[in-house]
Amino acid sequence: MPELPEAETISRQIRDFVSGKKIISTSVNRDRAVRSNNSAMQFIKEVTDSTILTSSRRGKSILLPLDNDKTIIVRLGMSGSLYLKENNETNSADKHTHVIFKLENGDELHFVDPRTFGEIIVENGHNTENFETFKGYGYEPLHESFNSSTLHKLCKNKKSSIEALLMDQKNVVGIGKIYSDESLFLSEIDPRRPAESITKKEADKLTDAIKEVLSNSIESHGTSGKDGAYRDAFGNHGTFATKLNVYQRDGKNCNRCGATIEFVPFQGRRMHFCPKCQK
DNA sequence: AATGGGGCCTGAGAGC
DNA sequence: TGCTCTCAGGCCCCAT
Repeated sequence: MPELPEAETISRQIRDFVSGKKIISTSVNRDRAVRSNNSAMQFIKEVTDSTILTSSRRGKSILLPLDNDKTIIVRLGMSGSLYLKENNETNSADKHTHVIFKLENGDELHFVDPRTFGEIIVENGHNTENFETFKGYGYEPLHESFNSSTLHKLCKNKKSSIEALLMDQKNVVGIGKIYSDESLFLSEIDPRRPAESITKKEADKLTDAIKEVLSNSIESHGTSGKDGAYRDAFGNHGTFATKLNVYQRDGKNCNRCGATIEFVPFQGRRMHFCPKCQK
């Protein structure tokens, strides 16, 4: 499940390969992959023959600003990725390769997404604050503007669980199941607790935990879970799965106290946590 | 306004 | 072995 670290990893990996390169052709194999654009034809027209300036990230999306004052936004959904196919590689597009950008030097950028929750959108301009796609988006958790005071304020009067709050992109962007479970473990907070019950002290710990978990995962090129679905731009697995404490570790022993990690349903989702460490 | 729940979608894994 | 069923998850939309 690509979240912030996975999107950041891919964005960094492709940067040198796409910066300053012109898209000489675009093919869409599955219209659903560009469903928010008027049509696949319109999408192709808007991006082809323009030059990619660089690659960056907002939340769980990868951004490719173009020299025609438009920006390609790649939302990875839950199984999406961007693969870099270098010039000398044979065309290895499979049935889940929905969009292919061919660059002027022969390299290709493939949007692959088996579960098709992801999509590619084109927005006008380069300023993410003006993008309809990101309307209502919250703090970038690795930015200095996200600190314990901002988190504590977000929690105020919120009846829903702290895990639901962290996963809602309107509060903080880029955090999904993996990193909310892991951050709450590190800060010793029960994910089911109402957000409003989080004290300032706990907000301090949780903020540090979020930044630490995300940064460490970026260093490991992200998390490839049990199904191994996630792969980076070079087709490799991320290695953060070996450092997980609770996510997909239900039934195993807690690395800290030895208790059995639980995976229990709560308000329409299931949460991994240590019943002894997390209060 | 805030919150909860259903649906989209496919592949992996469980159960028979 | 091979079929069917359930589940995972981000994110949108709708009901309350």
